[in-house]
Amino acid sequence: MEETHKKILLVEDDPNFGAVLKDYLSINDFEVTLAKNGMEGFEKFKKDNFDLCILDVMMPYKDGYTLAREIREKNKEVPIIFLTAKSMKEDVLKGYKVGADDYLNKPFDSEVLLMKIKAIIQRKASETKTDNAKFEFQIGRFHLNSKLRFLTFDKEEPIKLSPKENELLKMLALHENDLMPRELALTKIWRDDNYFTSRSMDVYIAKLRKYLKPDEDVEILNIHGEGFRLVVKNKVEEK
Amino acid sequence: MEETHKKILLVEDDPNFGAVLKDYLSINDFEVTLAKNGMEGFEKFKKDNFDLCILDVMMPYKDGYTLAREIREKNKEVPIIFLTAKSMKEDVLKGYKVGADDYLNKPFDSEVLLMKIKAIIQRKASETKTDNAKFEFQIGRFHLNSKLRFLTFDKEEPIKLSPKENELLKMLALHENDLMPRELALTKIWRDDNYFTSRSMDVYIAKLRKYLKPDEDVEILNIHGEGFRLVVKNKVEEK
DNA sequence: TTAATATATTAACCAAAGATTAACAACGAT
DNA sequence: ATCGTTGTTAATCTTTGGTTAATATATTAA
Repeated sequence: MEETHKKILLVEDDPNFGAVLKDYLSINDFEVTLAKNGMEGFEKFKKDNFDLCILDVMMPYKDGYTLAREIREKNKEVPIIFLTAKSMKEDVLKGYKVGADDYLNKPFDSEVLLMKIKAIIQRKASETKTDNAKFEFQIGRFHLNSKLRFLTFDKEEPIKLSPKENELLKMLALHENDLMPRELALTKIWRDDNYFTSRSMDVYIAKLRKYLKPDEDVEILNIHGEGFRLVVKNKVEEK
Repeated sequence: MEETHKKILLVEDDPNFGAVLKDYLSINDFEVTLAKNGMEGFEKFKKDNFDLCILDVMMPYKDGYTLAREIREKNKEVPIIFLTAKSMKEDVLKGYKVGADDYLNKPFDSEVLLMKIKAIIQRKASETKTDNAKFEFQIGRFHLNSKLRFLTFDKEEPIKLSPKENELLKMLALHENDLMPRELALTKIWRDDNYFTSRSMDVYIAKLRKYLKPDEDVEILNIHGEGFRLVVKNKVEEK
């Protein structure tokens, strides 16, 4: 099989170190885009489709965590590795909360980084299946555009959905008339499954129910202890 | 929500450190099995079904890598985290080669370990969502969807079943026209076989009988001292 | 036939899960 | 500095699910 090179976004403010690392990765068959700071990193991220992001934590203007959060808003899947000079616990924990896939303290061995990269990309590769290609859904008389986060009822003015509302509704729509396990939404959208995220999710279910009220035939049902089910009754054949 | 605790196999030869770590993980809602060496670790691994393995690298007789390789032979999926006192490059690389999911140098911060564990288990959880066990059964004129916990009679409105009702009926259906031993349901569904769970099960049998009343040809019979039998009479061939 | 054991059925009770609204905190955009 | 958006936590209430108790009926062995 023709192996198309994996694309890496490298955000590192130290020009020397950045260049060296970029070269090293390039030699090892990765296609590397280098950004000098968080701002530039985010711009480049939006313009392309990366398989992995490597972010320096300590950067002027916008640090790695902030950048990571922005990236996560756009893309829930892409693996993120943090580079940091200091190894303070708070920083590491913060990184994992933001959804880091790994963490590396500078100075580090480049071969180790390479191994981690390979391990992570391979992991993601095996996960990727039911993925984010689809972003438009017909839900009874509603139409959801999950890219624009618009929910439109018939021909009325679209309602703007918040990121979480949007993801949750999308996840429900992907399982239309079938069980959408609680755990799935929690781990995928909230990235953690505990009492509080679970309560939070309930709040969002309530919000969505309110939005969906205008169509009698659309309902979000609960399956006690399991999850939710988006049902659409009286469904007419779509041409 | 039915939060079933994740099982962790911890293999660590230092008894003090092992006990402390085990306690720490237990407090954080993991079910931990501690093994004192590679040999014991592998035995325990084979006997149970773990969600994660944490292996010390430096152990007498059988080191962590060797154990990891054996574990990988049995199970390609289970995440493995290595603990090591030394952080020599070769070791780290060796770990990743064996298929480690992460690597941690001793001494390490336990909160960091906890974060890593959660991140890794969550990752795996989202991978394993392709659950295609059988969940639909035809029982006379009834149809059971045990995923949605719906029992439908002919074309009427589905009845919602509680988790226990659902599991019990499913178990009966799996043994249709055959003996479903009391003990089986008790150990599988109630996870305990004693006087009270047995009474509880009787209650559920009564509930199911009530649900199944509409179809004359469907009955749950008792086999004294043995168990129950879901019989379907006058069965017509399904095309 | 009777005593002992097993099963049936209904109701009472309690705990866990979910629904809903409101208060609050974080943060970006004026 | 203020405002609007977003998301989390809290408080309260409702629903659901499961066990236990109480009582009645069956079955079996002696």
